Amino acid sequence: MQKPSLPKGTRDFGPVQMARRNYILETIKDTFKLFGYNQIETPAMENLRTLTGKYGDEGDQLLFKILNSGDFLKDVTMNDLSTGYQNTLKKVSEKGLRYDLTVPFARYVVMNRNELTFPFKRFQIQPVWRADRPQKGRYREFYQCDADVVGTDSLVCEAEIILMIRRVFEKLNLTDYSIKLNNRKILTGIAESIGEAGNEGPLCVAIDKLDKIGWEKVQEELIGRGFGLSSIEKLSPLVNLKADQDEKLAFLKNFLGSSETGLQGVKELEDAFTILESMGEDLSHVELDIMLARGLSYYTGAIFEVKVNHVSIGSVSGGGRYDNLTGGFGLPGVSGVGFSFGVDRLYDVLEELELFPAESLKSTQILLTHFDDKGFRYALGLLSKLRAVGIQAEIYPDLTKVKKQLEYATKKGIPFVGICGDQEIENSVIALKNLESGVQESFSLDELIIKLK
RNA sequence: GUGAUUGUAGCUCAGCUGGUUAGAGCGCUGGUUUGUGGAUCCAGAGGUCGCCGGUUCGAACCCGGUCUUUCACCCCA
Repeated sequence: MQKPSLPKGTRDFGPVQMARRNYILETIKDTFKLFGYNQIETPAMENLRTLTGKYGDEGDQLLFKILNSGDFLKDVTMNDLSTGYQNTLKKVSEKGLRYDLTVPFARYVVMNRNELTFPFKRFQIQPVWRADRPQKGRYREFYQCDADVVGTDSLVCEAEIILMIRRVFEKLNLTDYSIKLNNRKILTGIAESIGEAGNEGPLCVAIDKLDKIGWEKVQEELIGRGFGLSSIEKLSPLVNLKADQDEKLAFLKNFLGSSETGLQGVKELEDAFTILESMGEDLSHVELDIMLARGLSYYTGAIFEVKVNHVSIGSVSGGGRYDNLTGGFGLPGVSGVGFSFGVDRLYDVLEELELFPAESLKSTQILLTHFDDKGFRYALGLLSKLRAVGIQAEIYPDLTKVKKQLEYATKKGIPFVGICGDQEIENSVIALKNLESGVQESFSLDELIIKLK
């Protein structure tokens, strides 16, 4: 006998958690569908070749690899073992668990390019796995809810992403949040303007920490990454910029004056804003954050990140535009933009803010209880009739004391019990007891149905 | 991957510098109540002290390893 346990960073979801998770997932699904996205699914495992090299060295480390079946050591030589794990790995593992939904999607697009109608809008809600070290809001198995559109450069997509995020948050009763927006081209432009052209990669990594560690530490990090003092000085006015949206844009245009790429980025932002305006929408919750830099290396245009304010959880949603999603699979020139909701984190946020509606937990409406075999059979007949009209009903399946049956209903959160005893059978009624108030009244079946519907 | 941290009943936790049969509250089961749950009172069940090994006359307690939890880096949802 061994005590059962779960692998590190994984969780079970009980009935209560599932009800709540479904509440979030349904809201997201609903929104994706409303905007014309179609659902797809891809396998949990992919060929390792598909996955490696797409997430950088760090990412490769975090991939879960699947051991080949059978004698997985049969091709391994002593030489392989002595020359580092890489050579051995290739021979013992050909598959891995997916690390995100974007790369499998890219693979899917390439494999189905001739069948798909572009622009192709898909959404995908599936678990992904990362061999990360778990922390709060950070698991080794978690769900992503991705929506991407590929095959168009239109900034309507960016605008619609903002609208989808706003709809989901509104439906979940989340009001205090910000959609931070930036453009990778602006970051490239900034690098150019401060005399560090081509170094936007390291620049982004450092700048991204601004919120967390502050400008002083970011400067130290930049120096550590080989940035010149004069470059950092040029960056300073941007970092300390306090201004509203329009002022920020104006400031940027001036700052980026010499960088064509940078100005293009600004224009893309403005165009997206204009599109929102044409749709009769405003910019509420949208915040231009010049210092926003997302880690993923494949973003080339807009980048988003959504943070719920005043909670202990990090970002709950993010995404951006990539020019060359499928290039790695031999199909260049497919541009797309997408974003993802982190359900697990949204769950934690809603829990922290106590925003789960009580209705999301309701399942069974009525439990039929009985005293003896006669009442049990009477209840069985009623049960089918209740279900036939769509009332979620169940019967206590064993002949036992009413006390036990009522306790069952209470614990399961069933609001009503229908008591079926001799008196009820005689009068062709059901004694309906409201478990919360304790009030009990007898009704005919028809009255009962009206009452519960 | 680096450095910390946690693990005792279903849950939350006590348990003295190593010393006999490891405790509490809540929960659970049964009774108090032969057609009615939540309350009271009574009784009861439930623990290889995460796991493996070591030190010791003796280990929940000390040591090593391992798994797990949480946290800071790294990175990220």
